[in-house]
Amino acid sequence: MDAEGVVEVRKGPWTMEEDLILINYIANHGEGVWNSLALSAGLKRNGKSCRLRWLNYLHPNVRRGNITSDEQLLIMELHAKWGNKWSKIAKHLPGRTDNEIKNYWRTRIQKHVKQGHRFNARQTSSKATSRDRNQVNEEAPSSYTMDPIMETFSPPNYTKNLDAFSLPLLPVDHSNQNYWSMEDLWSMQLLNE
DNA sequence: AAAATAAGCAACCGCTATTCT
DNA sequence: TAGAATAGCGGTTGCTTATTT
Repeated sequence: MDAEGVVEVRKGPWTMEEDLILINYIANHGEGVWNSLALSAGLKRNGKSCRLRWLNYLHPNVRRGNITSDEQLLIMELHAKWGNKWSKIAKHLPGRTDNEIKNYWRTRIQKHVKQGHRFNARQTSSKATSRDRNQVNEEAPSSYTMDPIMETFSPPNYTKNLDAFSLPLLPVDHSNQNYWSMEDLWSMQLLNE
């Protein structure tokens, strides 16, 4: 804290004001060295946090809204090919971030894959706590790669088996998840100029 | 209607790779 | 060339919201 002469560093969810500061600063100065950017912009955040916020949420190219069925298919194909190489996968989905794809995979796809796995194995239906959810990977050997999946879905059948997953496409509209839309922020930013 | 549980997601952490001095 | 600083990645956490009991 300040009392110790250490600059206070904010953590946790970003406020609208912080977002505007970051957008405004980058609009005027461009992206740069994130630590000094945070400092110059007057944000009490570390550079890492600013970079993440910018790349995952504020960047104008970030595509909001639900993953389409085409995107879902692509994610599954690429994950089958490369495993958890989220940033690599994200490069093939314009406007989608590695974080978004990772979350999507873990929350929407993985459970179906694992269920399929289980049904094949022994048809269990144990409930998992949220903590269990986070430890699912630990069941898998050292690192969770495409291999366990490939055991169940070999490449030629991989996409064909999409139907078997019965993944609900576009089930939830989370475009307003963060209280204000990016359109709002950008129009505010334009007004500020 | 309330409590418990599950799901979804933003953001953090720790580590490695790359770049700079 | 070595060490420091920065960028990037993947795993994980914790909060909020939705669903179920």
